[in-house]
Amino acid sequence: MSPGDFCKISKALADPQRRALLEKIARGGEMSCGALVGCCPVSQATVSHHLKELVNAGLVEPRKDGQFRYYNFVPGRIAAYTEELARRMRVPEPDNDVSS
Amino acid sequence: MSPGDFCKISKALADPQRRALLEKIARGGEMSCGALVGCCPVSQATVSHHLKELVNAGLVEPRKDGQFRYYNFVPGRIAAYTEELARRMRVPEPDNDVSS
DNA sequence: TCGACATATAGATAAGCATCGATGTTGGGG
DNA sequence: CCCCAACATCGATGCTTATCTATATGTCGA
Repeated sequence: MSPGDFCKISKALADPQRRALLEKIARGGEMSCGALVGCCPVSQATVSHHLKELVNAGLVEPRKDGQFRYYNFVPGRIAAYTEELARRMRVPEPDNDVSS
Repeated sequence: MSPGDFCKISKALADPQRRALLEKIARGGEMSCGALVGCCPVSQATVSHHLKELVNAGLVEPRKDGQFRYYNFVPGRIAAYTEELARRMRVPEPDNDVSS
């Protein structure tokens, strides 16, 4: 995972409304933009903007169906993020039992 | 972990310079402000500001020693963050093999 | 006590971003 | 063919923030 991707995901998670939308999608399965408007105190334009950011971060994927556009959660993306985080913050054990 | 704390940690991780400082501390053990200045292309004031944010997010802890102030990594904080993230994004399995 | 050093804080500036109303775009139904 | 519904985009606005220089605070050594 590139530093840019890591940064984008962190930023995507940093906004409360956007995180709420992501949780909604993760827990409720694929949802349309209209279904998400109304369960959050923001306008349709803002929901659409947040969904775009979530797609850009790779956290959700859009699926077109007629007039509607459904958004799906991408679980592997979150997993990759947490793994990358753990890897970055790991204190390196200098040289273990391999050569000793 | 409160939603506010979760948000603060996400924000703290979202800035590249701040994340670099955190990694440096995580991997290099406790470090002073002056030691961190010079390994990042930002001024001393900016490093001090970022350290304050990292402390506020609970990711590092300061330790005073004379003129110096050393910053320590708090591994449990990152662990709590990733666990909270996994918990929030978990799709609830409705009712599994228990009743079937 | 005085000066040098480490760090924090103040104040300013520019960029980023969340949000909105209005409008554009696309697809379905009559 | 026309209108409506769903969604995206535009342009503006106010707030947050990353960054700097300059200065304050605190600590050590002489």
